[in-house]
Amino acid sequence: MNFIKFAKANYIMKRQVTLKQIAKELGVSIPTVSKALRDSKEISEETKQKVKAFAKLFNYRPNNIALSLKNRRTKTIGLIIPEIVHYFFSKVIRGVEIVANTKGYNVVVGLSSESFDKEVINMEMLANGSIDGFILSLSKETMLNQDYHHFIEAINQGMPVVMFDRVVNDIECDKVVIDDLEGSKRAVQKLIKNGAKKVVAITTKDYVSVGRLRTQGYIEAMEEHNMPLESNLILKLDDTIDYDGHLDLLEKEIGQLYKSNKGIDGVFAVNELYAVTAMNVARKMGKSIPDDIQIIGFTDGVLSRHASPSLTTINQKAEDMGKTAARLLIERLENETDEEAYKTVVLQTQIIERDSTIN
Amino acid sequence: MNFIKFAKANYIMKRQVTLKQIAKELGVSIPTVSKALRDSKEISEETKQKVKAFAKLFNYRPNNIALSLKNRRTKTIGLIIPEIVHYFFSKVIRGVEIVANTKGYNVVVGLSSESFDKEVINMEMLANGSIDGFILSLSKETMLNQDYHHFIEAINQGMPVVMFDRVVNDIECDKVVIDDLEGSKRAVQKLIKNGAKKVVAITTKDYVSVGRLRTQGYIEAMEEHNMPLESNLILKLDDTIDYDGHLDLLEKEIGQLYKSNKGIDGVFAVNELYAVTAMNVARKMGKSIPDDIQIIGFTDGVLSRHASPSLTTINQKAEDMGKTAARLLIERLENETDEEAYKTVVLQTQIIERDSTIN
DNA sequence: TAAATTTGCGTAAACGTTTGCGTGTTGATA
DNA sequence: TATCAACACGCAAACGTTTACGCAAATTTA
Repeated sequence: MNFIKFAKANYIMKRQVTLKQIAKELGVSIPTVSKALRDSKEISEETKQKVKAFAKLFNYRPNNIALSLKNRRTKTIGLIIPEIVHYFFSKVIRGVEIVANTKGYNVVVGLSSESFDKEVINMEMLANGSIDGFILSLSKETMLNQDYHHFIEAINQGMPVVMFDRVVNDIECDKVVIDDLEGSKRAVQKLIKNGAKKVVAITTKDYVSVGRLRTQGYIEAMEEHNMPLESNLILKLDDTIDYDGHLDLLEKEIGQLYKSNKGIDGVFAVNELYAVTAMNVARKMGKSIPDDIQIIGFTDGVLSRHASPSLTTINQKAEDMGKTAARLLIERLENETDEEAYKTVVLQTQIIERDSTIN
Repeated sequence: MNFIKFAKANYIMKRQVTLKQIAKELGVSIPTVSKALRDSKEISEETKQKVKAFAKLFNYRPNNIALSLKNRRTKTIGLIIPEIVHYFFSKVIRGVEIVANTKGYNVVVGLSSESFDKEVINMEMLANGSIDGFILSLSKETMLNQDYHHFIEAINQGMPVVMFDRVVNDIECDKVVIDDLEGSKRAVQKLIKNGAKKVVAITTKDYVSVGRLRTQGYIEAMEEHNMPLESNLILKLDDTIDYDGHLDLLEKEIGQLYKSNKGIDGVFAVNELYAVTAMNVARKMGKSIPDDIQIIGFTDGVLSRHASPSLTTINQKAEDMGKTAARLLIERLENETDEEAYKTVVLQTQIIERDSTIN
């Protein structure tokens, strides 16, 4: 068995061993090795043993790229998200990863950084055979632009796409969203039932679909309870601004809101950052939470949990979203059948009661 | 140009167009098409024009998988991290992504979820030709087990590995870390200079390398200032427990610490969660921050920034780490030359002063 | 013992590229 | 008009697999 020593020295320090190398060392053909390893009955027991032993010794693993080329599928999912340093999106990634991995898929992550161009570039980088399908959430710029050609192209090329959270209705593909309208409606209803007389909404400008829906939920709840619907009770922030990096700006905006509307005793915020900042500003103004002002925010993240007092929030079901999106995509990838019949899964939210409301 | 119509209807709705298809439609050979697109001077201007026009019309993109197979490199980086819903790690990912993308690389993310087995499985899923190199941070379980065979195997197979943050010194590869010892030392020194007389450390058990170093920094600072070094001033928490999901446990531990050590006026915590919880517990006990107790935590994340009062922290340089790791890896991938000469880059920390200390 | 079957392996083709080399046609040169 | 270079293209091989098929040799059957 001299060749083993030789080969060992030669190969273990370098590169994966291939079928070709095994075949050569064992004096058989490449297909014989392949079949032996896959336990084909075309191959004699003796040869199988020999091949398997050798393969094990040299830790043979089939080259994934070659398999991808042959099978015309990579078992890889492309995940395009607007931002990664973000509780919601990182939880989505985790959900996708978990489901993908259990089904033997890998996940390659592309960051659009809320930019249209980067979204396009990232998708182009991946759509050339590197992945089997996309899971994505639109960047803010794309929502503004309303230019969806890159999605349409991908879909036309037979690449399945699943959109989550920030979706575009006109495009035919699977989608996963939460019931933003119902969720925020229930949140505002809760504030009102808890006795709030003057409830404000801190939200984003309307081009963000989820922002619009959440604002709508606020409005409907207010109307149902015959609460006055004044436009200055709704603070629409421009969320192309990175408030996380310029907290003072956000604080100023919210401070203004409080000052120009005396007697606010309920705050509904469409995200964590707005909610926790609303709380901090209120406290700096000497208000007590939840006695003077009750606050509910969207998205149950670290901020809400670790604020003091902790924030009552609406659970955005991030991990569920990731899992559901991954399941939808993989199902479509593996079932050649039933073309069309795109699904939109709507996840129901729930309110997580903490200390920023009276319970 | 009838074929165009035909082909259009046939192809644009399905799959990427290939060299083969272009060749067939244009009545030339595959190599001719390939060379024409790459502007080879072997090909006549006329043919080039024709081919290029056709390729553009059908939006030809070279199949990445085929290229990977041919070139024996995938231009993909495997990134293995212990946890993704985590400020530090998601910032590292962002750093890696940014550098990778500008250099034409993709990033596939594997989650070990702090588990040894998942770390191994994830690496095996990727090491079969899917990626060109690894960037990784050890899972807690791996640090406990001290079983590093999967790293060694990868390296022996000629796969470059870059470790960051949680590294293992014995393994020969590039590394990126921060100066944990110096960073925590300076933090504790700051507390002392600010007048703290009784400083405690809230840290992890010693098997986490960074935890050990940060504890050491505390000890050295205390010794240098001739402060009493009592073992009950150091709270070593078992961080295999998910305190983030069981905040009450953490609060209880820290509450105990305060109660059994009257007069604590300085807290050094090795992570954000410990720091912000230490602050919340103190406030619940009626202490005022920073007047009664000053607090400094490691890792500058969302929690620190949005806590009230905001937390003074040590910047862990997450994004820099990711960028540096990516640069080291890509450099090694692209420079066949100078084998060996593994580098360890040590990033310097800085203290970010906020409102949990007297400034 | 000849024919028919089974066994065990190899050949060829395919996935989509790129690249070195060979070759027929053109035009220029002697 | 014969010779040669330049031109423009095709062929073959390679990356690492898998699979249908072909074909000898060994074994069974008549």
